[in-house]
Amino acid sequence: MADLIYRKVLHDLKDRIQNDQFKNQRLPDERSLSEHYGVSRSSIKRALSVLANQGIIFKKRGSGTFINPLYRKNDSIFHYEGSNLGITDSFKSDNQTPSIKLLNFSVVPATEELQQELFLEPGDFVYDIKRLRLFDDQPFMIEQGYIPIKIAPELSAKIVSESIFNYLEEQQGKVVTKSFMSIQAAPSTDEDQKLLNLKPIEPVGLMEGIFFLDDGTPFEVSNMRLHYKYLQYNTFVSLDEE
Amino acid sequence: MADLIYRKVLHDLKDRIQNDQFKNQRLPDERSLSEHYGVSRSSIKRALSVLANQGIIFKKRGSGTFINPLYRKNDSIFHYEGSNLGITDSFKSDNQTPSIKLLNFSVVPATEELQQELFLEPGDFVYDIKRLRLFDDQPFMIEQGYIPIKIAPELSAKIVSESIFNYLEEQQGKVVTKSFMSIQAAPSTDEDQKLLNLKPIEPVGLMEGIFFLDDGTPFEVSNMRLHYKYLQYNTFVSLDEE
DNA sequence: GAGTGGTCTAGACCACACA
DNA sequence: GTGTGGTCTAGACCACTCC
Repeated sequence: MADLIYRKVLHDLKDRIQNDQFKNQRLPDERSLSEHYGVSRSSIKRALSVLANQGIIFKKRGSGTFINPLYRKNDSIFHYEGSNLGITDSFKSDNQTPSIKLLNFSVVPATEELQQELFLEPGDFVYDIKRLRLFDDQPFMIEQGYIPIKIAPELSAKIVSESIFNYLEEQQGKVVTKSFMSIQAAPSTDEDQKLLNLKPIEPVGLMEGIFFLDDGTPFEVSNMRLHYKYLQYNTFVSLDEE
Repeated sequence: MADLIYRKVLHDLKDRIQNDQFKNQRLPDERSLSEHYGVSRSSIKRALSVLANQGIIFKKRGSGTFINPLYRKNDSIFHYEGSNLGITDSFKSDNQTPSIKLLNFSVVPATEELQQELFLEPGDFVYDIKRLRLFDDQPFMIEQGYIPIKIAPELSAKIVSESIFNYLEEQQGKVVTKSFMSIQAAPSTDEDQKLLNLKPIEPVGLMEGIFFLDDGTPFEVSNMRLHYKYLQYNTFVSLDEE
């Protein structure tokens, strides 16, 4: 996986951008990069297009490829990138330690809505998992999720107290690579205020989503309520390929 | 633009998917499609990858290409799609009429921050445009934007009281095709409460972004404060090419 | 083994920016 | 005109799934 050519180029370029190794916020032209890395121009283009989709660079036909001046400017403590999926990996890792407090772990019949969202049959069961996520003892997110037992029949309280995605990937070879997400804001409820240490006037950010495995199987329906200071969703939108 | 090969294939495939012309939620294999359309397999792959990025199809190596059964309309009243850019076009049009109340329209020197974000020189000026957006007399968004005068020297109070993007596209042939957006939630300020008819405990959604023209030129820096009920940002995230 | 998507190459030609 | 990114082709070989 990591030995793909375009990925190696991608990572190297990303490093060099982050280390500020390009003058004038500008990258070398594609043909030079092709020669420099000893790969075809197509592979360079592929790496560059990933960076462009992530909003890290943008390309001007006829002029060159430039670093987005907004990149790295958004340095809030936490953020959820449009190009990240798992929560555990979404933190600015810095010096703080993420942890999880398990609030509920049970098995319930799938509602009709869940049946539709997770491709289940009537009578199928799901795990009902409610977790509080903290960062150095500061709670920032209440996360309620539903996962079909037939997809992950061996889940345990211990596992869900850690990273479910990491468990799946490392132990089961199942990789979560896609999600539909919906983001909203809302006043905090009493429970939000209690669990997240919020004042009544302080709101929460809502992120609802369905996560999919590699092969397109819907894997989890999740409802997340975030302390408002800890929601920053960055996304780069392009209509180029509509 | 519309005569690009991969776009023609893309639109044709999208139509055929929406008209349910593929059996078993499955598309023909890439080599057959290549032959069918009389184009190279690379062009087919490009069209398919756009559809995959939009969450419409997913590909299973070794098996084939399948239609995402979850592909369907999201039917909340307002929403801002990860694949929409302009505000005016982001409403479910229904029976309600969007309107704009101009709160401020002036020209000011670009701050250092704006100079960097909009690629300006010291001494350059920007329009400072503050607008209140309504939907059938119900205000839902305060929008504050900065646009370099040298990009749109002919802006007028009349124009900015309507859709700036539409004006640019129809009158100037400049198309906004990219944006870098950051979404957050925050308690409402006194001004928010007054302009958006919010109670003190009701929050706002923040959307900050830079909009880019077709050619990569940064065109507008915008700060939007939305009535919390009117922010729903939907997005499809894929890690395939991280 | 046959079929399918994934990666990569080498090169042609086009469209646009800038001097 | 030169340089840059954009599109497209034809074909090779790899990796995975399913029979």
